[in-house]
Parts: sequence; C-alpha cells; structure tokens
Amino acid sequence: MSSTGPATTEATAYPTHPVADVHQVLSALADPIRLEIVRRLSRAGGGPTPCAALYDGVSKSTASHHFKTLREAGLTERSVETGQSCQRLRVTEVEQALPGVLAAVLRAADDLTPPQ
Amino acid sequence: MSSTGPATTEATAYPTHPVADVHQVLSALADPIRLEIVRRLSRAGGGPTPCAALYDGVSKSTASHHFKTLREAGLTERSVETGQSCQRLRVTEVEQALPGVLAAVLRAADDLTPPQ
DNA sequence: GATCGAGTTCGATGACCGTCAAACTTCGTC
DNA sequence: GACGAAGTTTGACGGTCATCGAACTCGATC
Repeated sequence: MSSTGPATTEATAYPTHPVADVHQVLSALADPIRLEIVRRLSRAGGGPTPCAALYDGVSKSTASHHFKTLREAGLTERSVETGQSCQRLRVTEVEQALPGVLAAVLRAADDLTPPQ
Repeated sequence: MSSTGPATTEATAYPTHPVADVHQVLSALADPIRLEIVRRLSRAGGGPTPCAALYDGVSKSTASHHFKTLREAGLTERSVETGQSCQRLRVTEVEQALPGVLAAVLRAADDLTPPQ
C-alpha cells in the first residue's frame, strides 16, 4: 500500500474479522437493533452504506457499539467512502461459512415486519 | 392437579408455546448448551427424548432452566413417557413459522463440531 | 489553524442471563 | 407408607450486555 496513507476521495478498507462460529453469529443477529442494521444493509444490495442510515432510536455511541459487535462476528466490515464511514454486509463470506443462515434469518425478519 | 390424572403408562402432553419471534428464537439458539440440546433432539429424529440424554457438564437445575427457555421460544415441548420427562423438537411448527432457520443453524453447528 | 460534523472510545449504570445448591414435587419401587 | 430417582422451582450470586453522556479522533470546510 501507499506509505502516505489513503487518498481522501477513495475507499479505505479496514481490517476484517473472519466469520465467527455459530454461537457468536446468532448472538449478534439476536439483538433487534443489530438485526435491523443487517436488514438495511441487505436491502442496500451488499454495497457500503453510511452509518447514519442504519439505525433509529438509539444514541450514536450505542449504534457504534452494535456496529463493532457485528464486525467482530464477521458479519460486516467497515470502510470509508469520501470521508463518510460506511458498513458493508459480507454476504458472500457469511454464506460460505454458514450456508443458508443469513438468508433464512433475513427472510424470517421480513415475514415479521415487512419493509415499508 | 387434574382429579383424574394421566395414566402412568401413557404419554402426557403439556401446554405448548407458539413459536416466538425471530429475536427470541435466535437468542434461544445462540447459547451453546441450548444449541447442543436442540442438536441432540434433532438427531433423535423429532421424537421425545429423555432429559438426561440431552446435556452434559451442567447441573440439573441449569439444564431445566435451559429446557424452559427453549420451550418458551416455542422450539420444544415437554411430555411424559412412562414416568420419564421428555423433550421434543417441534420441527414442523418451527419450519412453518421460520422457514429454513432451524435447518441452516443445525447444519452450521454440525460443520463446526460434527456429531461423533 | 479554527471550526464543525460524523463516528468511536471511555466510564458508569442498570438490567438481564447463566450458574449453582437447596428445597420441593412427583413419580416408581420396595 | 417409606424411600429413592428424576425434574422443577426458588433464591442468590457473578458476569455480561445494552444503554447513555462526555470526551476524543479524524476529515472536510471555512
């Protein structure tokens, strides 16, 4: 990589965690706020989405804590696009590690409270 | 409780909970001990299985607490077969309420620690 | 460089959860 | 009826987690 750091107008990648074991992934998905974050990321088509568009009703610090939990479970990764911090759902990696789990959970969540 | 009481050699049904929402079900499955219980019930082919065969390494009271959590999530139900308390995995009901979730989770658990 | 906006980190707090031992219930058996 | 085995319930304890406000970091902009 460049020794001068990332250019400010390009996407910057952060270190990612491997997809964790079933228990950690299920714990991450079991929280309503985190599941809603994952749903919105999924609806965004797997592309990076700005943090602010991913939650409602909790403080920034709480949301940031949930982002961290999702990242540590290997479900998401962080990047910076033109100065804005974004999260991305690691659909392919999760599907490879835990086939079918994410899709089934997202579908069940949609059945419960369909996207408006 | 009942004045007539169940015959001791027949199966006795207990009231069951409806399958809970995604959050509660995922919370129930996220605990390692409970997921192991569900795995053993699944491996038993959906039939009633005596409590004692479903866990290791925790006290009876802790196991009973986990049974209760699974029942309240609608994942299992209790019955008594010839004097022995049994749990049964409600495969059909869970599949109907949350299609694909249980199967995918069980498969992921098997990939992690295959049955001996 | 000062300022602002967006996220993250840090403490603190309150609630929830997993765990156990002990007491209790309910069978089956002697 | 007395005893023992198998589960459940209760109460207590310790740890983890979700939450918040405040302080901090990092870019972008003026």
